[in-house]
This record gives sequence, structure tokens and C-alpha cells, in this order.
Amino acid sequence: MAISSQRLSRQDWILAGYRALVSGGAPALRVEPVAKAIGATKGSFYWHFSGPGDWHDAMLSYWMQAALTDVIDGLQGLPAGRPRLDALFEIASAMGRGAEHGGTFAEPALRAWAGSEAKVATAVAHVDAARLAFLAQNLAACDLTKDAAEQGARLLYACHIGQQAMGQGSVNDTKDLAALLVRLVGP
Amino acid sequence: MAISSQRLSRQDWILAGYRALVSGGAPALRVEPVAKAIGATKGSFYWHFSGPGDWHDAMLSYWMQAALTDVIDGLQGLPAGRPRLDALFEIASAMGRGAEHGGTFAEPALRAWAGSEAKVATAVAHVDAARLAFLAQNLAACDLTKDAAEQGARLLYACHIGQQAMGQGSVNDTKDLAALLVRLVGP
DNA sequence: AAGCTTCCATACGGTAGCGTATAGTTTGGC
DNA sequence: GCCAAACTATACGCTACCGTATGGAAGCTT
Repeated sequence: MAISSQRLSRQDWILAGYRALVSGGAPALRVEPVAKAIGATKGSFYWHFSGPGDWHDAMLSYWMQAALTDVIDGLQGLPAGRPRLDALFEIASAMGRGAEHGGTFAEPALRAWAGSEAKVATAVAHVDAARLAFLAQNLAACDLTKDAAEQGARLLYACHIGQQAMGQGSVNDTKDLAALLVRLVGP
Repeated sequence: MAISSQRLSRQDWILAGYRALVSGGAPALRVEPVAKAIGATKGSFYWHFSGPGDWHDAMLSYWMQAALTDVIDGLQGLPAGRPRLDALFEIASAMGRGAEHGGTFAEPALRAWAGSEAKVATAVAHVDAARLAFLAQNLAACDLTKDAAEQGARLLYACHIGQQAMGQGSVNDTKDLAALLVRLVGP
């Protein structure tokens, strides 16, 4: 469970929110049930957050931090092109299965949540745009034309999203597709 | 709005449910708000349905009817292989944009709903399996091996799902991918 | 038009969750 | 050990929605 101590922190509530989101979807993202799930009451919640909106915002920035900074920025040490793409697929595979934070927050739940709250949708769109740009940039480093790289990025990313939406997707298929794209339009 | 008359039918409630689902996600799928949206009250609802569960079941079978019978069965007249695949992509494109029923029910909303109700998830899984089988079968008719056809089907379908999840997907990309697959592993 | 059926609105009690107020409990600095 | 701070539990009124009961309107049927 990884409840840090007896005293709860903002972080505990954020992670508990993602657990609720994953298991019950957006309708499960309510204060009192989640409070009961982590053995607390609303008193704790309203100390850490001004209300559900604040909580949701914190959940979103937490995810954007993990999705943008930790992934994209963390790959800047590698040479552009295939090495970065390969490393990216490793990370994407782990995040798709919700490997970090003890299986908490898998992206499909977040994407589903975007359908019922506008600010979630804009956050997801922002992350998508950044990832697409990153993909296109590193595909272009594989001797693809700009157009081919952008179309390839859309294909790759759509494939990734689709696979984790269906739940059963290993990223191997996406990897194969990536190799395929590079091999096709490459030299 | 297409409210059939002053008197409402089960169908009216089903379509209104999809409108609510698309615009507000699963949390918007409640009796009284939807009743207000179509200018009725709970009195009408509880006449046509035994409760929300019954309503949701009706919505699901309505979709499965449209997704399975109307699409897959409707293509049996065409020769297997490319013709069926091409026709399928046309239909898939229309359904992704929610072209029928006046823009009502786009699939991403349904897929998001699956995250918060188990029976929705099984319905979606059922439709996914049928579509994957159909895709693999018709890809195999394009001189692909069985394994290549199944992997290609997963790739194609994942790409389709991902594109409509991102909202901005024309199916042209998927079509290109399909042609690509066939050309690659084909004769 | 009478009478039956189908369909709908209103009214009511019950429950779940929100937000606030307030008092209690732990924790770290001194 | 003491005290302010950080943190938590309990209690209360409020709103939204559920589910049912009941009377009444709209549409057939004759």
C-alpha cells in the first residue's frame, strides 16, 4: 500500500486517487470513498486540498511531471534516433502496465477520465502533443523525410495508445512497427 | 434533436444516454439530468426501464447490434480480402466520427465508460475480439501468413483505436498502414 | 363518447457525497 | 515538558440523485 506513515501527505491522496481512478473510473474519484479506502476521513482531505478540483489538479500535474519530465527529458542523454526510440519503448511499456507506484495509474484510466472533465482532456492533449513531437523528431533522425516522420509518429503513437487501451498490448508490436517504418522509408 | 414525438420511446432514452455519455462521460449517465435534457421526468424513465442497469444494458445491446451485425455482417456480400477491408475502413471512419444518429455515440466515450463498469468492459472486449478476428481473416486472404495476419490485425486495430482516442485521427493513416502491411508481407 | 391501455408528471422518503465548523490528537522546536 | 504547528476525526446542514407511489393525460378501440 505504501502509506508513508500514519500521517497522510498530499502525495498519499494523489496516489490513492489514481488507485480509485484505475479501479473504478472517474465516478470513483470522490472524497469520502477514497478517504475510507486509505483509512482517513474528509478532515484529512480538506486539510491538504481546498476541494476536489484542487485534488484533481494535483493529480494531473503529478502525471504530467512523470510523463514529460521523467520520460522525455530523461532520454536527452542518449543519441537521437534509434537509441532514444528504443529506450522510449521500454519506458512506455512499463508505464502502460502501470509499473511505477505499485501498479498505480495506468494511462488508459487517465485517458478515459479526460472524457468527463475538460481540464483532464487538455492535460492529456498537451502530453500527447509533446510525445508526438518527440517521436517525429527522433524518427526524422532516422533519415525519414519530415512528412514521413510526422505520419510515422502519429501511427506509432496511435498504435501505442490503442494497444494499452485494449489492455492486452505488449509493446513488441509497436516496436515491430517502428522498425518497419524505419526500414521502409529509410535508406 | 430527433425526438420522435411528444411521447418518448426506449430508443429515445438510449440515444439520449449516448449523448450524455459523449458530452459528459460516465458520470453524466444519470437518470434525472438526462430526463431534463430531453424534457421529461423520471416518470417516463421508470416506465421504459426497470432502472439504470436496464438502461445501460439496452444502450450496450444497441451498440453491439450496430457494431457487429451492421458492420461485419454487412460486408459478407463483398469478396474477402482487400475489398472488404477497404469497405470496412469507410464504415470505421464514419463510426469513429459518430456519423450515425446525428453525431451521437462515438466509440471513445464507450471505451472510456468501460473503465467504470464491468459489463461495459466485457461488451467492448467482445466487439474487439470479433473485429480482430474479422481483420485477421481478411488480411489472411491477402496472402499473408496466419501469424502475420493476426499481428497485422492487432496493429491495424490498435492504430484505429488510438487514432479515434486522440480525436484527431482520420483513418487515412490506418489505410496507409493496411496497404503497407499487405504490400510488405504480400507476394 | 365510454372505457381501457399506454405513457408521463408530481410528490415523497431515503441515501451518498459535498463543504464547513469545531474540537481533538500528534509532531517538532525550544 | 510545553506550546504552536500540522494533522485528523466527528458532527451538521445542504444538494443531487434514486426508487416508488399515485393520479392524471394522451391515444386506441368499439
